[in-house]
Amino acid sequence: MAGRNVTIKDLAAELDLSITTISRALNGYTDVGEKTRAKVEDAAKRLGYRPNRNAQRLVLQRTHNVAWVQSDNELKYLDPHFAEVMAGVLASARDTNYDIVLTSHGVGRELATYDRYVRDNSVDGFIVDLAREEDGRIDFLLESGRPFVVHGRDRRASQYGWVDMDNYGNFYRLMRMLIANGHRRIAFINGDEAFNYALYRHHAVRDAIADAGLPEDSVTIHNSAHPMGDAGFRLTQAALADRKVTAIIYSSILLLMEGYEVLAGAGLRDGRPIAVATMDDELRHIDPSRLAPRVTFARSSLKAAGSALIAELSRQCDEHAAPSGTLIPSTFQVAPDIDGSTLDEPLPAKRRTTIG
Amino acid sequence: MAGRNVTIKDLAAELDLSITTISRALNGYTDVGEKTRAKVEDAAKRLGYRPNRNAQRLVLQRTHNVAWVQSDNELKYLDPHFAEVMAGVLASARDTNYDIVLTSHGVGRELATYDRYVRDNSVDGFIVDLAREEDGRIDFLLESGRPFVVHGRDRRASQYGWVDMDNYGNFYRLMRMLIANGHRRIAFINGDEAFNYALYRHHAVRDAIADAGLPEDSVTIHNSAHPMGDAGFRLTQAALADRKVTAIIYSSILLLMEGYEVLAGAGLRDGRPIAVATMDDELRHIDPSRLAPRVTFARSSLKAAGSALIAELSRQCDEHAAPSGTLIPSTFQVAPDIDGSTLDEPLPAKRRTTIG
DNA sequence: GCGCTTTGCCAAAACGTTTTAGTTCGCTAT
DNA sequence: ATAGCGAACTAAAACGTTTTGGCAAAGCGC
Repeated sequence: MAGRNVTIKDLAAELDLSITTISRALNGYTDVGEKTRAKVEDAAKRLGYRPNRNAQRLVLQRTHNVAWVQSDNELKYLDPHFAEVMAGVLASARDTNYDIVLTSHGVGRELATYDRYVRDNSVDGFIVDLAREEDGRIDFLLESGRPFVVHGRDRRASQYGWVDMDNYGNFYRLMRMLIANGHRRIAFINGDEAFNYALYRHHAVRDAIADAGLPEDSVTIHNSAHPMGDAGFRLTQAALADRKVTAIIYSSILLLMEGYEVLAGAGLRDGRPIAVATMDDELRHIDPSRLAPRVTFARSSLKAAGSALIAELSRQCDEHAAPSGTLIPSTFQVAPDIDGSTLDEPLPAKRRTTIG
Repeated sequence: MAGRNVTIKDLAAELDLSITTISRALNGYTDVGEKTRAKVEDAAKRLGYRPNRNAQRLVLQRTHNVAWVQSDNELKYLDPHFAEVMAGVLASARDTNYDIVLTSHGVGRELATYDRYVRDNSVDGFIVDLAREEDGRIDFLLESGRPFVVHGRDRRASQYGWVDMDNYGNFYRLMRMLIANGHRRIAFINGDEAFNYALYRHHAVRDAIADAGLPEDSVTIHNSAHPMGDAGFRLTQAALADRKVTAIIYSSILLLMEGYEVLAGAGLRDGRPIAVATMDDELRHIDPSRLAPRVTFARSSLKAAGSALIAELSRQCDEHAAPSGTLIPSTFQVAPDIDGSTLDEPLPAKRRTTIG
């Protein structure tokens, strides 16, 4: 049953050849005769030979494993965004012949978990999800010299491989659009600003207000540490409690959907419905079609980001390429009653180099 | 930077001992002197020694890796249920020192993917999620003799390790309760019956009707192949189109929530609100509190199921225990206007041994 | 002082590959 | 003939562990 797998030695014995020849035949070396190679390949197929991966890993010093260390202890972020990114990662990993090693770390043992993987040679590289400012994981991995790629960015983005969407640019554009449409009091329902994606969105919103010459309090910020549960419901209520608010900009379609009932019952402000904008991917099990006509979407594919993460890692590991960054493009879909023409204008020069 | 990791040889050189002694000291053998062991442990810590896992795996023929092969090509099931189970798996894997190797298989390559892992020695065992009837994965793994554990069951459950909730019993009980409360026309909104959890729920519903002596058409079945998107919305509409329906029983809280709007606007039937029952876990990012008073819940922890999956696998791999099944308990929470007393009655004897 | 046991250590083999540094054989050019 | 060369193959080392089967020295009973 469980029976020992067939090894290169079995093939050698079967064909009365040396294991060297078997290995070289299977690995495409040119110093193997045509007939011999054919025989070897035939026997390998016939006996169901698969090289023992642990032996290969040992001698090649390459595992074709990538570590994904879940960065939260309570597993709060096993959320639809995670699933979507992982879908992209898995699809791409399959194509490039990598396996994903998934772990969560115990409380207070985040870096210890990375350290273990670095030290025990069980992976070739790392995927770091949800970049934070002052991110100890990035410090550690830069120090370790191991290949890694970050989903998101921080200040030192030039030093490592990353994949990100244009959080800053998208939110700057959405804000400019709302302002151009006459909104002077805007609520921003953001995610947890411990993560850079949310932090940079905040910066963009703040800058857009400043650049338009509007007072700082033209925007009210509402943060949700946990983008799940009833946060969207509560924060939408809180936002609309300010009677002057005429537009809401959400950091996630989940928050928006949670707040949808409140929004639907809110009536007109300044004689028109509340303007709603949000940034997100098309999440696989979320159907925003009922909201669609009212909502302005900025979208960026998280699945594409997942694929790009593996692509970057494979570039670093297989081709020894220098780390590089990849910006996943976004598309805008403007609600019919909104003038979206400002979205096509370039960002002000001073903003263009801002990351995030 | 990337620098070679410290090996057992480095320790041996440092302490002027043989690698045998280092290995035995670190692995708790009794034939090494107290002082020597202390010195070895100190040096190991000081130099940051971690045994090379690939070398260990090669010689021990044990990887401490478990494969999770995503069983859908379109990644439809990277859904909240998956996340919840995975959370349990990861937490438990961490404690028992296993790593999860996560893959998705290309179209038509499901068994080939399992086969690869069996042949190339990269995992000790497998987790099979979402058992199906005539499940080729189970056939293959039984044949291979490798340890594995199934989330869910099929007919041959006695032959392998599994973890499951009492799908059959729970739905039988929910149906009996609805019937006892006078409902004579019940809509059942089920998941994809290609999966046994849904199939067995269907059997339970059918049997409960038959055992109560009611006509077959007392229940109408609505299936959703994809438990995400607008299925819950559409199927709830379809169910309520039958004006005689006075109760709906959902197979997932996601379906229920998607249909909630329809349900809320449906008004009374037979002078009372439509009775709603559902079976699910408490999903991390789903907040059913708004629905709670109206809905009768049966709940079973998917996270506990995830933990149990690893526990079973570890029992098989580490303790060479025979495969065994684990039933995750369920709890019922009955809506206030419903008489739930029948839930405590035992199932009819002839039903008690039915699986699922 | 002699045998016997215990204590503490180690050389070498093994796990299954890849790779280095050959060797052997036949052919060609001289 | 023979040096040189290419084609086809291989023995042995290496990767970093664990484990088997020792061996030497110390301790002990007599």
